[in-house]
Amino acid sequence: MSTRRVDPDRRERIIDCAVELIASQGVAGTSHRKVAALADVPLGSMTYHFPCMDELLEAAFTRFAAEVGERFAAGLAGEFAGAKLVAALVELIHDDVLDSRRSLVLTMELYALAARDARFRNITQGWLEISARALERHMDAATAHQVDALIEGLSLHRALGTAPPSRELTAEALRKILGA
Amino acid sequence: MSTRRVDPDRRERIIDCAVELIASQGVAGTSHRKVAALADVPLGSMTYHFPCMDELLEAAFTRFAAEVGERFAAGLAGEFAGAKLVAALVELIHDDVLDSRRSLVLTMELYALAARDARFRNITQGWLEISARALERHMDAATAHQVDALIEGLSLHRALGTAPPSRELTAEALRKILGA
Amino acid sequence: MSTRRVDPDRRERIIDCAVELIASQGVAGTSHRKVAALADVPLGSMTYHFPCMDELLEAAFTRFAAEVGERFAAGLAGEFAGAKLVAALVELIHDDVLDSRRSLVLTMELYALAARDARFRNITQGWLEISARALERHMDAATAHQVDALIEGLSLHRALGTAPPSRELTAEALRKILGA
Amino acid sequence: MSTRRVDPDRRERIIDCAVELIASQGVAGTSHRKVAALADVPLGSMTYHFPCMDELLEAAFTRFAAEVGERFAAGLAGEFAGAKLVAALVELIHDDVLDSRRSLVLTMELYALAARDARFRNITQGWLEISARALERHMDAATAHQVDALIEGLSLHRALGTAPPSRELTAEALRKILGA
DNA sequence: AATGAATGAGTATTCATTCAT
DNA sequence: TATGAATGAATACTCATTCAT
Repeated sequence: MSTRRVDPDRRERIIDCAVELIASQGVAGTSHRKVAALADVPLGSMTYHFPCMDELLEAAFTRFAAEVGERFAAGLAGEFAGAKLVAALVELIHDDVLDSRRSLVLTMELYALAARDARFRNITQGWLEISARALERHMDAATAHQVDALIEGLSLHRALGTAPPSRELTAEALRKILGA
Repeated sequence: MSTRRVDPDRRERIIDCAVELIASQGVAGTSHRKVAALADVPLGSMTYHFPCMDELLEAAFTRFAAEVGERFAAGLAGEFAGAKLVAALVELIHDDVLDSRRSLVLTMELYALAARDARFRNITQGWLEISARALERHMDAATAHQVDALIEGLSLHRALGTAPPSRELTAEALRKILGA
Repeated sequence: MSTRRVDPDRRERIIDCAVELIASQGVAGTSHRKVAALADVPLGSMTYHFPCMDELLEAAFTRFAAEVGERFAAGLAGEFAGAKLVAALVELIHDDVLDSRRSLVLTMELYALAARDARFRNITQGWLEISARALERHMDAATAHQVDALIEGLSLHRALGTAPPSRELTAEALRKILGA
Repeated sequence: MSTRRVDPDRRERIIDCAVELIASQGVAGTSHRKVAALADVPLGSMTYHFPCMDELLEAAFTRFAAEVGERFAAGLAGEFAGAKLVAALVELIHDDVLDSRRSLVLTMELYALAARDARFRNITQGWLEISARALERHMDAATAHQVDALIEGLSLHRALGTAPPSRELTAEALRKILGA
């Protein structure tokens, strides 16, 4: 009964479950026990793979950041300019990046950690680098920096404020920044 | 013995201490006990004034949001336009709003809560309303929305990224959005 | 069910139980849980009264040291000299101080802690002061120091070595030191 | 990969590391994991060489006792009597046996185990036999027993009490016991 | 022979909350 | 009204030991 299981991708599963748990309960609601239960793994196994909670959080957010970075880069993959570019960016802001509650929560939890802990700031820094690179394929570095900030701010205020999301207002802001 | 009956602003002190504790330890590191210790108040007194933890957090973040809202409004108090306005906004972004670690941490912790809990989203919504009103004294509502998002994004990326803060780049972005 | 009990000398009972647990299982075998069970007290109550394990250990060993010090002083209470004094000291060595396994274990556990931790060295130091005072009622300070050391060494070697205890050998050693 | 097959004195290294760990953290702070880390040996290797913790402790203390016994015997190696003998013994007490914190801690930890467990009492008994033999080269058995006890008691009280160490007082006590 | 992975029992400690006084 | 004491559930983490490979 309850024999030792051979379970080679247990580590990966733990990370995935941690991400989902953070998305649904926040970092504060995430514990070894809950992740273990979700991943169907004995409690003792948790600290074998992740000696301390911080390491698990780091792994989880690193995975999430990679995921989001890829989606972001994918949304900007092709070659386009002018109105096409604006449309692609509007799409990213309104449909992808912070659209789902899941992404919003994960992002905010990561930012909260990063605000206090350099370890997690490494993750946000890497993430920002990646979006900068993706944007720079379509514009100069200074403009990319501005566009990235605009995307962040609009997404955030859409999620945490009362103003109804307006694609037109977003597009207009982007056009001004892009000088398009 | 050890009666501490006369302590009229105990409630206020508790809230202030909660804010400072959140700033230094995050919401996760804030507990009845620690706030009680910091405020030099008996533990039993905590749940007397704030029946449950959430109420305390709500009071703390409401206070913080009011504080920041006031600072923001103050920075935009006078009458100015054009270059003067841009300069005032640059100042807000680079010196005030999220400049200190304290404000950054508190803001991110609040956003993380707001992302999951409508109760705290009320606070961020009120805060965004106030900044919108402050900005609208100097520009139309749509532009105000865009400027506010830009301020948020630039502040955040400055705090959580690697790019060195550049007042010039900030000013340029604002000029584009303002059409100045 | 399991209503909150009024239990005024709970703290004292916890200390007593800790002493007995250390005597039977050693410091290593003593835990919050075991003491709580022995004292018939909920686990959460332990850290209420003793915020950390060290404080409990300190209280326990302080109590034990006081106990032993009193027994020691009592054994040397009257007025006697010469053969009477030697007899009283022999009695202390062979019957009282470290005679029982209980006292031996507790003493050794305390010494082991004191060897590494100044906090517990305070306890042994106080204890040695008390025995010095008790002995000095019957002899000068230098002799008292020597007698005390002899008592310690003989008791220890009796408990941890193979030589059969010999009251005569003990008495002879004391006579030499006392110059009697 | 990462095969570390050729490591002939691994067993010895493990024992040495265990001794040092006990000296610095006590028996309570010594675990398979920590010894493995210190000895740079895989965790699984620990229980391969020492099926259970007690065996490792036994090996460690046996080694320590041998070490101390040798130092003791060496200090009494030559042929001397009278003042020379007293001087040699004073030297042993004040410089060697329990002088270093390391030796004191290890000795007290061993005594604490021996007080409860016959297995470790074997070690202390052997140790006492060896010092008895070393002393008996210079005096009769009864005196040797007394001197040994005196050495133990003086060393201990010097380490755990407040009285400043006094070589003269030690010498005086030895002269009385030796009848010199 | 040797070891990386696993595991369940255990640790001290913290906690929000309750309640008798 | 205020609070010291109490409490049970939870926390992260450590551990000795086992076992498949």
